[in-house]
Amino acid sequence: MNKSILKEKIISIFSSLSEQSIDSILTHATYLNCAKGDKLISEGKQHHYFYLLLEGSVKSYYQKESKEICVWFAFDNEIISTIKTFVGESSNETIEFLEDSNLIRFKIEPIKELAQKDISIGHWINTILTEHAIFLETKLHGLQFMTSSERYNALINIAPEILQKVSLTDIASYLGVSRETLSRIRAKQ
Amino acid sequence: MNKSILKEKIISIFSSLSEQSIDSILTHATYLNCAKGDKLISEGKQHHYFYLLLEGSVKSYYQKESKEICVWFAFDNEIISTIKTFVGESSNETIEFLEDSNLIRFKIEPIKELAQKDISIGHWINTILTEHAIFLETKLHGLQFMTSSERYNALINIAPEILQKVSLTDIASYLGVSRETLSRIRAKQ
DNA sequence: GATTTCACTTGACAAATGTCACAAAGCTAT
DNA sequence: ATAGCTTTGTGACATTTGTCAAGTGAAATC
Repeated sequence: MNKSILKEKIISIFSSLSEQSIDSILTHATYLNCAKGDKLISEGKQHHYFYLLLEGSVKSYYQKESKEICVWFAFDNEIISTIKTFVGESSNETIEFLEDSNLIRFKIEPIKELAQKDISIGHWINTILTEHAIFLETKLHGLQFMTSSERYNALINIAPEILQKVSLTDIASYLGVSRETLSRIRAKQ
Repeated sequence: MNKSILKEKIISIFSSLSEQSIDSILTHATYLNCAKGDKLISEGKQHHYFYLLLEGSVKSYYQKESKEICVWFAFDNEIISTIKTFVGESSNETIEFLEDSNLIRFKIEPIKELAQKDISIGHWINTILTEHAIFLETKLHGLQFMTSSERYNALINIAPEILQKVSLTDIASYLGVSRETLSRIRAKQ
C-alpha cells in the first residue's frame, strides 16, 4: 500500500486532524502486515509504538496461569495500544492477532513530542484517552451491574460481528464467565 | 480561605503547571463548602464543573433499584469529576459527600478552551485522563482476576484509610460483593 | 476416506456467593 | 440513660457459577 492511499485512509479516520497534522504524524508511521497468531505487544514488556488497525482483528488479554482473560477486541479502523506502554511502563496485557491483518505503526515518543507543539494532536490523543476511559467504565458497570446473560446479550447487540471473529472461549473470558457457563447461557435462548 | 492560600495549595498539588497557567485556571475557580450527605453530581444530569477536593471525602456510585454500587472514592487533594459530564453528556454516576468537605470548583468549558491555547494545561488534563484509565484497568483486572478476599486485602493494603472513612456496605459494593459476604471475609481473617 | 484436532456442548457435583431473617453493636438525639 | 436508628455480623438456605469429565460435531491433516 503506497503512501498516498494510506494518507487517504488516515484522513478519513482521523477526521479531527488537519492535513498538515496528519503529515507530521505520518513521518513517524510505518505500514505493517501481521499473521494470525502473531503477538503485537507482550505482557511484561515495554513497547514504543501504538497502531492503527486498518484491516483485521486482535484480542488483548491477561495471562492467568494457563488461561487467558480477554480485556478487549479491536477490528477495522481502530486504534490499538495499551495505556501502560503509552506512559512508558511495561504492558500487563498481550495483544495477539485473530486473523491476518494490516496496520500502521506509530512511534509513541515523537508523536507525544508533536502533541507538545501541535495542539490538535494533543486534543486528538485526549479524545482517544477519553473514549478508552468511557469504554472501561461501561465494561466495569456491566460486570458489577448485569448478570452474565445480560452482558452476553448486550455484547452481541452492540457488536454482533464479534461472534464471527472471536471464539466463544475468548468471549466467555471477556464477559467474565467460564466457557461452560457461556455455553449454557446460549443454550437457554 | 483567601485566594493566596488557595493558590499555595494549588501550586503544590498541580506541580506540573507553571504559576502563570495556574493563574489562568484560577480565573474559573470558586471555593466551596459542602456537608455530609450533599450530592455534588447527580445521575442522569449534565454538570458543567469539575472539582479539586481539598479536605474531605466523597463516594461515586450507580443506583441499582434501591441499592447503591460504589465506583470510586476520593479523599484529600484528589480531582473529582465524571468522564461523561466532562465530555458534556449526562452523568451515570452520583457523587455524594461522606463527610463535611471543602473543595474548589472549576468550570469545565473555559478550562478546555484554555487547554486549546496553553499546552501545559492540555498535558495536565491528559495526565488526569491517563491516571483515571489506569485506575479503571486496575479495578477491572481485580474484578476478573482476583477472588473477593484478595480484592479486599488489596484494597486495605493500598488505601487503609478507607476503612475509617467509608462504611463496609459501600466497600462491599465497591468490591463487587454483598455486604454479608464482605462481613464473612473479614470474620475469617 | 480415515484420523486427528479443536471448539463447543452437556452432565454431575462442589464451591462460592446471594438472599432473607434476625441478632448484636454502635450512634444520635432527647 | 434510654429509645430509636443505622451499621455490622451470623445462620440457613437457594442460586449461580466453576470444575472436571465425557461426548459431539466440524474442520484440518494425512
